[in-house]
Amino acid sequence: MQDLSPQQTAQNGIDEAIVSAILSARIRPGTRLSENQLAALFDVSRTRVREAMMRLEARGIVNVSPRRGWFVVEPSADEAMTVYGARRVIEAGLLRTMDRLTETGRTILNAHLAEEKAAIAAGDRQRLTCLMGDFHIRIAELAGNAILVDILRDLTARTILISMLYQSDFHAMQSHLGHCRIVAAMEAGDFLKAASLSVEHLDEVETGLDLTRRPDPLADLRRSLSLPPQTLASSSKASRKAKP
Amino acid sequence: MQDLSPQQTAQNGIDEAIVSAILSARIRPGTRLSENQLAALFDVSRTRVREAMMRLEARGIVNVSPRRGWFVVEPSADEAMTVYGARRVIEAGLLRTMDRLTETGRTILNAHLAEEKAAIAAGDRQRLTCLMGDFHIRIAELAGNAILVDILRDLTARTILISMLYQSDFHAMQSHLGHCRIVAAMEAGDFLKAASLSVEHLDEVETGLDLTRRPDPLADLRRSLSLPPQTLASSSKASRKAKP
DNA sequence: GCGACAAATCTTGCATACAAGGCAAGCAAG
DNA sequence: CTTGCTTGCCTTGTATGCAAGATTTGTCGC
Repeated sequence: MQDLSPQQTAQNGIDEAIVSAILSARIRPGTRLSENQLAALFDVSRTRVREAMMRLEARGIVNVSPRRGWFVVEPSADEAMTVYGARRVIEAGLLRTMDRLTETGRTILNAHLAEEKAAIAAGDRQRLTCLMGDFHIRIAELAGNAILVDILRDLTARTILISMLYQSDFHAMQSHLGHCRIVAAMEAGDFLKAASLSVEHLDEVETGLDLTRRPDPLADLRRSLSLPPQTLASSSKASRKAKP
Repeated sequence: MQDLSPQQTAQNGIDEAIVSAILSARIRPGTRLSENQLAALFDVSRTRVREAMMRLEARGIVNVSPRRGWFVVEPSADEAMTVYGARRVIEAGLLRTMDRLTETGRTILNAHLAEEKAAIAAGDRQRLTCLMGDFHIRIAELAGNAILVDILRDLTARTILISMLYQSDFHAMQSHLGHCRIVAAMEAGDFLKAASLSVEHLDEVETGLDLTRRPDPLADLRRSLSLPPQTLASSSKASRKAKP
């Protein structure tokens, strides 16, 4: 099954290290990924870092500004909507093709929901972000289509970046309840309902975004000339590097 | 719209040249893609060829056998089924989200169907292969989701490679009629029907494959010697050396 | 004739070196 | 104090060189 997955075939772990870091919300969108620094971190030459970047670029995870550097993508509002649209299509389509939930599948999903609940109780936001994305990947894994799993993994990565940009409040409990409802429908064997619940769930999350908020500090600066209600401006300072 | 498309962002045209060649069935699965030869062809150094290969690898178009070379993927029977499964999910899901067909959309689709018909009449098999794949991409373009367009483009490339491996007969007219039915349903505004027709259509094509056929390792040689294609009877003796 | 071994040749893997361009700090002039 | 320029550092872009492995071919021994 994993042979179908081109990403897993990648020799070095640089790709997956970065994707995994995004999936667990450990890297912010727009983060600069210096070839030299990564080369030093992974103890390889720039060549291999560059190759990893090329692969990630093709996956829509990073992009390059010529002679300036590699950056984790900062999806625009339009792109964000496109990502959610793609996820709605794929996830609903996926659920509609499923017709039964195996016993192990039930176990996996319930274990996942339990983990979500535990993370909520613990208030571990980073872990929660990771779990919230993983839920949808779990479902794709149950469907057994490795290609769709890979696609959804990358879309989930982008989704997490989008949340970091546009999600002011993290309605964790709301999402968790959405997941619970989907699992309930699946356990009841009503996959059509699960599909429409999934669409509703994604709609809900998308609606919860503040897509008017501009990610780039340039527009932010322009706006602050006229009106100053930008409180998260400190986040742009966080990306400045401290050199000794 | 094309800004959302990471593939189009790729600087050099090597990637798209190869994908385009696959989409028009000009390269067979398993074709060796020598770094040196490509570098000479495009008049660049191996470095840039290698970068293009890395991107294509991430897209599931080529794979590398260490120290042996780069090859256009030869999807296994399992992978073939996975690809068709993914396409069913995405295309049906896509059609189900559409609710109306614009006038220009109608024009585009009908123009496409006319092109298909013309190619059938002309017996231009290569062009036909290209058009057959393009049809599904056109629909995705109408839906307006650039991410799904890119995904479907790559899946279509793999589909074409699959056809070249496993499709003994090219039921062009059958596929064309399938497309016509889908468009008819769309024009009638019945997108649910279009979705199920799309699933049926893909099922039909998948069923038309001979997935028991093992890829013929001598296919290239056979073709360049203008020998008849492999038959089931000759496949068992395929390992015997050709006698002068 | 036939099989095995060995060397030659081709392939990618990877690192390094250098070139070109962007950015920022510093400096000079108004 | 501001503005414009210049210089220098730091980034990626690209090529090239060498190493390691796989395949093929040629040769030797039987």
